[in-house]
Amino acid sequence: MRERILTAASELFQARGINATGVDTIVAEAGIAKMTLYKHFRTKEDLVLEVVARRSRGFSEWLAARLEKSSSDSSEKLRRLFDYIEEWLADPQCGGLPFLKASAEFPQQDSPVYRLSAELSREFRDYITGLAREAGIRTPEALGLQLAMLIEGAVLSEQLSKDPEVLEHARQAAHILIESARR
Amino acid sequence: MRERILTAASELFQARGINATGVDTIVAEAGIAKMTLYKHFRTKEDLVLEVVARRSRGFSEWLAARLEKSSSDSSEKLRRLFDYIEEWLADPQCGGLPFLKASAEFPQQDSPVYRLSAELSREFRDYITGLAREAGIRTPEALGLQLAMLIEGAVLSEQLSKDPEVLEHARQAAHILIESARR
DNA sequence: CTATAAATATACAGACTTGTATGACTATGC
DNA sequence: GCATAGTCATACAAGTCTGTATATTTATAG
Repeated sequence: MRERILTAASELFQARGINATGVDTIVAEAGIAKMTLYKHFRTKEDLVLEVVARRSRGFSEWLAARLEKSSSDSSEKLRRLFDYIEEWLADPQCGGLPFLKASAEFPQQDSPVYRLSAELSREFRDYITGLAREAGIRTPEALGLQLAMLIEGAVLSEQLSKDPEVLEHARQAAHILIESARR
Repeated sequence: MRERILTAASELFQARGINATGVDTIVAEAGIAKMTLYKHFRTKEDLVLEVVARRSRGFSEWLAARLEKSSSDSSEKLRRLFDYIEEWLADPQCGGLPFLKASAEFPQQDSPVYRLSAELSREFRDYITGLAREAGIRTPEALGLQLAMLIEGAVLSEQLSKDPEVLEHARQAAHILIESARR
């Protein structure tokens, strides 16, 4: 039941935006009664927090699994990062990086959604930094941050322009930054 | 009058988000009557479109003027890009790249706001590409896109983490990409 | 001074928002 | 068979949203 609510909310938030999606719409899409939603989630904000956290960590886990499965070499993982970002973006309902969209809709720093977004952004950056560290980069924090920024920019640019060149040049930039950090 | 409305709306959209800001709040902040707003703008969407376009082009013009004033050498301009991005971000009410926030709040591709955001994103990228071209880079489209992505990611990361290292490492990444494109 | 235009306050319509209250229905465990 | 817990539909409260209607006041131009 919780799952059905979270799935419906996730799809609607992605398609229409969070603030533009009413509780009634979520309820209708999930095919449940409104009371059921409010028995599983105290407020809409609680639901938003859980959806954003799930989508964000879901992406990180998907990426980690994809990297793990394809190659055991740590350096190779770093190099393949943008191949899997591209694969993920090809899914028409991937919806971009959840914590970026959420922070844009909740820009007030004392908002719980904003704070969660900041935390998820940090988690994502730390994950990339971890990859850089395993690959033996001497300055993993620097490269991790740089690649994370590049990924964020690439995802946004790709969503806004649908130009296949975007990912191609992002990958190229990543390779240059990795190569530069390696020596 | 128009100016006062646009200024008030701009500040409120930046502080609270677009969808979260009602027309009544804009009217109160501008200190005018609601009818006055609706005589200058047919709908709230029209107002949103004008605010987003103004903020975005305002930033581009500010950046261009800053680059023009500080240095006449085209290569130097490219190198100094992130110095001025940093200066702009230091302003507590800069509010990030307007077209990114707007596209996050209006994700539907047939929405006028989304379409405008895509256009502004393209304009911004083209401006950076122009800088690269003037600087004699052989592949200005590639570098322009890469730097634009990096800027977008850097602005978002900086807004979410307030870590001074973000801009430092973004600048470093930009220098590496420029150097690599130059040879 | 007067005529025209713009800005004002107040009120309102109608739709939408989150969250709750109520009572009936259904499925599971014993 | 029966109790308990979860889900259901419906209605509602109280507030907000965009946009309009109306009538009054202010400011500008000739």
